[in-house]
Amino acid sequence: MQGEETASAANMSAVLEFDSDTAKHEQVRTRLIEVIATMNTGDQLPSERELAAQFGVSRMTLRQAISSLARAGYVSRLQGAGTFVIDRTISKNTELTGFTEDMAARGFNASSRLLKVERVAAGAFLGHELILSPEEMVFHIERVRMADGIPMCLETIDLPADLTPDLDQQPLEKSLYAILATTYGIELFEADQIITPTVVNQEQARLLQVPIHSPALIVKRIGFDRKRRPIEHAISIYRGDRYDIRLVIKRRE
Amino acid sequence: MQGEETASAANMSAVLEFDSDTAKHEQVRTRLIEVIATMNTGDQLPSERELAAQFGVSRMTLRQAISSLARAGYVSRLQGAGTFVIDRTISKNTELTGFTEDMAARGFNASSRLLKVERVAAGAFLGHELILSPEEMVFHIERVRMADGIPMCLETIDLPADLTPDLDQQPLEKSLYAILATTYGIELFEADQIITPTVVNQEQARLLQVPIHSPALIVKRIGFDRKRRPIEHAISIYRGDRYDIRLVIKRRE
DNA sequence: CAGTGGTCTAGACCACTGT
DNA sequence: CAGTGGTCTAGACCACTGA
Repeated sequence: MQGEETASAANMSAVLEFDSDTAKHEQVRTRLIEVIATMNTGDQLPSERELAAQFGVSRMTLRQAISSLARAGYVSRLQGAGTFVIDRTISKNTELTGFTEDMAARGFNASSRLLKVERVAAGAFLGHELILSPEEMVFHIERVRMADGIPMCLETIDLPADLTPDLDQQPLEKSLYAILATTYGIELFEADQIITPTVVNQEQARLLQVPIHSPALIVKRIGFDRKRRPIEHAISIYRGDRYDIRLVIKRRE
Repeated sequence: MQGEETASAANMSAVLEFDSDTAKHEQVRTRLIEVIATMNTGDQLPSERELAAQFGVSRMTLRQAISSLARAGYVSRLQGAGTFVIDRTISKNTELTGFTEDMAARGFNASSRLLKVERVAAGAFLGHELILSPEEMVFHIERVRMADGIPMCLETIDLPADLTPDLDQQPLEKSLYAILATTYGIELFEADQIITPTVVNQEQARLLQVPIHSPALIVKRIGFDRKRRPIEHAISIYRGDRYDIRLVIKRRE
């Protein structure tokens, strides 16, 4: 029953040719985002039953798409009333994004300055964090990350070397996540983050081009793949005057 | 088809008497958390089909419960392999919790010292944040929040006065969220948060009992109800040496 | 009251994992 | 290959909102 297509004539804008490679609910989701983009905050979406009919999917499938949009903060559902478009000024930081995507979402152009790449033994601390023996090798990367050419954060990343052979040969001025995905087939699935405040020391002040002892955020992140194997250990220091962390948090989704 | 009960004899521990007030998938979720609590990190759960049979629900309903647990970080699902228990050491900060719950999760006993409560006009800034006219009244609350008696954060909260008459007569040393829920029937559904770093000034240093210019986190929060009407505007300053923010973020759930 | 989202079912096929 | 989670359907009733 899954590969069916409604071969009906084109009605309105909502006709969907389903690509059998991608889940229907995902294609519906993508289409809905386009629709929402043309609407205003507070506008009501057509009812679930109506949308399901328009897209030619069952209501359950349509609901999967809308549920995803509700979690991501695109729309809000209210039983008995309807589904409404939400103000999207707050960035959706519950989803895992790299610096590059993150900056793109804020309208900046991301770039990097590579300070150091080396292949070294993990040592006790990193070995523990990445679940390696201390003798195993890791790639150690230090970068300054910039938005429209302005230094935004200092990044120190360590990755198990056996997962990413020749990583030091890669263009590390670009998005590391993109390199991991395309070159090594490694996809980050989730990450644990710990956010603490600090003040920058002299070296950090110089690299970030801010006064010494300026407030900054330390974001420590351990990234995992789908099987929750540790992929990366990263410590980023964000300048506090030009960067904040925005979250939408919900009461039990 | 909804109110049915399997009146079969008790088999194993998983028999469920369904309370018709609560959604089945929620009751299943609750029961599953109890089961998971007795298991170890990495243990595999029974298959979805098996669990559905045990609980006497359809597989879709069972999946709703497990999906919720996966989002909340209790379990991880891997197609083709199974569903596995996840290490729960990282606190689940994607869910909206008050300071009281937050501290309880970390094993501390929360308390407050009330510094000020007053009923004042909202003014231009708060009027804008809470969508009120500047003349409308708000309750303005300032508290020091403590964990096991140690000052952890300074809290400044403003709420529209018409939603919470006589709020200044309430025991504000206790959980505000609890008062809102029980006394006024107001439930926070979601909140937008912005996190920035800072250093404490002299007054803040005194109240938090830390050295002047110590690093701290400013958390600005606007809380909304289910209809996304603003309920509270809060600015909290957390000391950086004893408090951090932990997040689990995922790639598109 | 009509219309909305919320829940639930039974059964089916697909995609993936590990042996 | 068997077994797992992932997707999908068609139809039903419930709970809630707003006029």
